[in-house]
Amino acid sequence: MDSDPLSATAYVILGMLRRGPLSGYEIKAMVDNSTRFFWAASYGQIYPELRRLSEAGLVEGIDAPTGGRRRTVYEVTADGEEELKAWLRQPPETYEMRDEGLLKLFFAAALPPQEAVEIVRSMRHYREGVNRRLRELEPTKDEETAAYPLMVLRCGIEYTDWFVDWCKRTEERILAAARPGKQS
Amino acid sequence: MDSDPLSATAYVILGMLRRGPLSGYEIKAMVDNSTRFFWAASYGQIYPELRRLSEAGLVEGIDAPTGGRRRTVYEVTADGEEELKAWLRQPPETYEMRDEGLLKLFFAAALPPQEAVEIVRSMRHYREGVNRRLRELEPTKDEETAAYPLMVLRCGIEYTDWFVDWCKRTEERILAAARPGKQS
DNA sequence: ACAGGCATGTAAATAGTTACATGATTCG
DNA sequence: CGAATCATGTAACTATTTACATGCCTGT
Repeated sequence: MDSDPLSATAYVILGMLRRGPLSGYEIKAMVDNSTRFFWAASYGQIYPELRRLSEAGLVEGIDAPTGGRRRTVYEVTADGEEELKAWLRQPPETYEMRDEGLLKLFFAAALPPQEAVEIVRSMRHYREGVNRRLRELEPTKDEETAAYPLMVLRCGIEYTDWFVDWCKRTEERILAAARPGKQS
Repeated sequence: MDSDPLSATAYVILGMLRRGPLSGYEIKAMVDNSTRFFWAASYGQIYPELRRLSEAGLVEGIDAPTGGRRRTVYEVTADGEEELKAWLRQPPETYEMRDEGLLKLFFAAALPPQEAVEIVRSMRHYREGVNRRLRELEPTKDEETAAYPLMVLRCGIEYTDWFVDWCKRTEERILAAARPGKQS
């Protein structure tokens, strides 16, 4: 009865729709200011996936034009809800990180310390930017209706706080090692 | 004169080769117990990339059979070294994270708290495992010859320490919110 | 003899991004 | 009117993983 396993994008969609009907465009917008930091989705994934979910009976599309502009909003069906819960009950499998800054730092012995420290500074600037954006998002969530999204958001804030701090300490350490006049 | 920009895998190879000649197989093994946690590479990337780098004159392959078993080790050329340094001087661009645990937690309102907390427990177990493996790696590096790889390794240890702690606190919070008898 | 590790490589599948095409609506 | 935004979708590209094929060498 059940066909191929669903993609992760499928569950992002089911999860987003659970709180109310949304168009593909709105799903994309929601992803972009919430899960994007640990799970992104592009139109190229969302629209084909909505079609598949619809064919599998896990969501239902409803015509909801705005004026003369065609628009379809989707709702999760009972089957879709069950599918989402079944997925949530499975232990998570994907934990990936691709950090070009850490990769460069790993090979930084090829540069003098004054240049190596620039790598860590770049890493810090990036995390500081993310931190700011996450903190701006924080007041838009309220504890009552979105407790879990708020936990996840605070995880991101704490994470970037920690990372910025690590960068500062690492910058210090690189410069301290350089000062005695040891040319790397 | 210079052709297409090199892939990130190309720089992983150049960086690994900088400390001495290695075969493709050895590069893969090195990646697997060092950069893998923030930058992986598979045979399907390494071998074709070695060929391209060789054709571009950035590495040089040397026949180095072990007995009758064919084997090629590669060395970085002067051009390759310059290419690596030029890349290291560019600010890093890729900072990606895909964490299925955070995604599930984000949607955890679909489950009762007793099941939601299991998501965080899984996340914690995973990071605890990574933390253990990283700590095992630590004594194999010595400060003198591998200062930057050691910094990166300690970053991983600190990161997983922080994450495990966040999980513990979050588990507590979910259970505390459940105890007053609020059925989510 | 055979298992496991060393060693090189490719084919196919999967995932994901980017860029584009199309067209309507709203706001200044 | 023009720009931005709403809205849907696809094609092409890039990246990456997985699985497999091949074959030698070492230790039991």
